[in-house]
Amino acid sequence: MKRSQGSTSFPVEDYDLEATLTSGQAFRWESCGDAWVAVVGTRWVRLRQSKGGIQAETVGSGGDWKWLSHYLQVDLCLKTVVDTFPDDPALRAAVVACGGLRLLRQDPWECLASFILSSTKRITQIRQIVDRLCRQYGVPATGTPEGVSAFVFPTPARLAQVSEMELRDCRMGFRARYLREAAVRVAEGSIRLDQLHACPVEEARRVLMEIPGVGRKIADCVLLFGFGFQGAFPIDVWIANGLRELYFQNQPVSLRQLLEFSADHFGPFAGYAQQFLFHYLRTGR
DNA sequence: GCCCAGGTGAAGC
DNA sequence: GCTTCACATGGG
Repeated sequence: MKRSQGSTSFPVEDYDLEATLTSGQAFRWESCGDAWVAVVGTRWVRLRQSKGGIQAETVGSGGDWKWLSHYLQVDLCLKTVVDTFPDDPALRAAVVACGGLRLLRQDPWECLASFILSSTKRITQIRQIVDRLCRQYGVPATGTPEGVSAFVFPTPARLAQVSEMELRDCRMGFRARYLREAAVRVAEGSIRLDQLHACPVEEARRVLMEIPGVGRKIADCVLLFGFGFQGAFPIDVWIANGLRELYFQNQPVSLRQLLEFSADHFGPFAGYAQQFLFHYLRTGR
């Protein structure tokens, strides 16, 4: 049986697909020749950078691509974001080096779970753990070409049924207890992720940080990459050391001071500034 | 073989 | 409040 192939194209300026998909905000994208392949939500998709934007393919999408345009944030004008940045040498260099870097808008649960798994792991290892988790506990994705298998990120309800020991078989170590607890709380409704969109960012952060294994940094990642709070500014070791070097002459500035600095220096799109700096620090120099 | 990773929580000052 | 340490695992 032959299914109809679905493809579309998003015209968009200033969108560097590779930088965006490899900048440590999402962990499921795989390079496939000149294309990028992943499961977004419940659907398999293949993307290519094209002249005036991004080409997308899936199977049988029915012509509605809202799920993907929202994920990719193709309607956002990057220039208006960059124009809000403070004019300092470090950020200027990062923007020049990483032009077209974007923030994705990911599913909050997948984002939360992925970043719970991220602590003291390299990005390549996070990707491996997430891949094993999806293969083991995710249902098959829709929209896959014939002969391709791909799996949806497992739901909280599914992971809540899985024992800590079973989760450890995905090689996530001590993070298994945290992931399981997060899944249980979301599945049973004691944490309502769907209500956090409407909260002030401080309140949403407080709720996320009630989950064991979720501290300030992971909470800020979820706020930024999952909920779209553009002011959230996750400070990991790269950003912390980068800020100390670029803004404080390598003085031993405390994390608390860095948080205060980031909160009033980078403006309403601080999260974007953070992503530019992160990618710049890791790859751009 | 050693080092360290998009951290967090608990325990010690 | 700040510092130190354990926590699993494996790629470089």
